Amino acid sequence: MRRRARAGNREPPRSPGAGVKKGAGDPATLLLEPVPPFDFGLSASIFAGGDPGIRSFADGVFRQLMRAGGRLVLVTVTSGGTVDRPRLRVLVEPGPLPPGVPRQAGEAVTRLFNLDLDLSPFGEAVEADPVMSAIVRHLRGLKPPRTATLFEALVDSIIEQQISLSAARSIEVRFTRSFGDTLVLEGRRYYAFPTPERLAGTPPGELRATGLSQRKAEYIAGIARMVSEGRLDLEHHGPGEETGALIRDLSTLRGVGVWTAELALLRGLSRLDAIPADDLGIRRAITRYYSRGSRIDTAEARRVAEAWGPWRGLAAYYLLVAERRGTAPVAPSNIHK
DNA sequence: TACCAGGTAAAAA
DNA sequence: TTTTTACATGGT
Repeated sequence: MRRRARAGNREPPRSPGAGVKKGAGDPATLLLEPVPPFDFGLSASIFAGGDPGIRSFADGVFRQLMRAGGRLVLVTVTSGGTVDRPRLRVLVEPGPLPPGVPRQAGEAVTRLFNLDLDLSPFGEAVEADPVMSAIVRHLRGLKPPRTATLFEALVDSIIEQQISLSAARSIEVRFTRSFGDTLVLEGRRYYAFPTPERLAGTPPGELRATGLSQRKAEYIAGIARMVSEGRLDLEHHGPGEETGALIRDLSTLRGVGVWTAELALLRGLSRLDAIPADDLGIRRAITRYYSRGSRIDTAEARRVAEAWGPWRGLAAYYLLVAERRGTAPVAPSNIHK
C-alpha cells in the first residue's frame, strides 16, 4: 500500500496564501506533500538546460505545459520544504480555471515527479550491495521522473534508438515544437508533447523534417494512427499486469524492440523492475561502478542487475545519475557475492 | 574525416 | 536460421 502525495487544498477559502486560490480570472496555487524522502532540486536537475518552451528547471523553478482536465495549463513548481518534510508549491496558469482543473494539474505533477513513490524499500533492498548502497545514500531523495503518457515515453524512446542522446534531444525539441499544441502566456510560447491524433494526421515528410529517419517516422506515425483510431490503448493497462507481459505486448509493435519497450515502461509507467540491459549508457555505467574493465555485455549487465531485484530499473537510473554527477565509485573489491 | 552514439527491421547469406 | 546492412544527427 503506497501512501499518496496529498494536495494541500483543504485550507479554508478565506485563507488566501494556502490551498487553492479561487477568484475570477485568477490562476491557482496548490501545495503538494510528496512521500518522503524527496529531494526536489536533485530530482528535477535532470531537466536543467532543457528548452524553456518545453520543459525547464533553472534556479529552483520547474516549468512545463501540461494537460489537465482537458485543457492546457502551464505549471510552475518550486520547493518549500526539506528532503524529509518535502513540500511543493504549484502555480497553475492561466486563470480562470474550471472546477477540478487545479486538482488534476496537481495529479499530473504528482505523476511527473513520482511523488507517491516510497523510496525506503529500495534502499533496504540494495543494502547487501555496497556499491549501490553508497550511491543511494549519496543521492538520497532522488525520484525518477515519469512522462505524462506511455505514448510520450514510447515515442521518445523510438527517437532515441541508436543515435546519441544529444542528437536525440535536438530531434525531440524540433519534434515537439513542430507538432505540439501551444499556449502563449506573457509573450512566451509553450509547447505540449504532440498528441497521437496530430501525429497520425501529419504527412511523413513533415515528420522527417525534424531529423527523424524514414524508418522512425513510419514507426511513430504507425503507432500514432493505431492509438488515434482506437486500435491500440496504451494508457489503460491493468495495474496487475506483469512487466514482462507488457514488454512482450509492446514489442509486437513495429519499431519497438525489447530495449524500446523496457525504456518506455520505465519512464512512462514507472515500472522500476524494467531495465534496458543492452543499453550502451547503462552498460557503461555498470562497467564504471562494478568492473572497471572494458565495457561489459548485455548478459553480464543483467547478471549484475539481478542483485537489485524488482528495483533493477530504478537502480540503473541511480547509476546513470551518479555517473552524470561524477560520483566516485566505491572500490569494487568491497563487493562480496 | 571518419567514427561512434542509450536499436530495429529487412535484406542477404 | 543467422548475419549483415541502412538509417539520421551531433560530438569528437
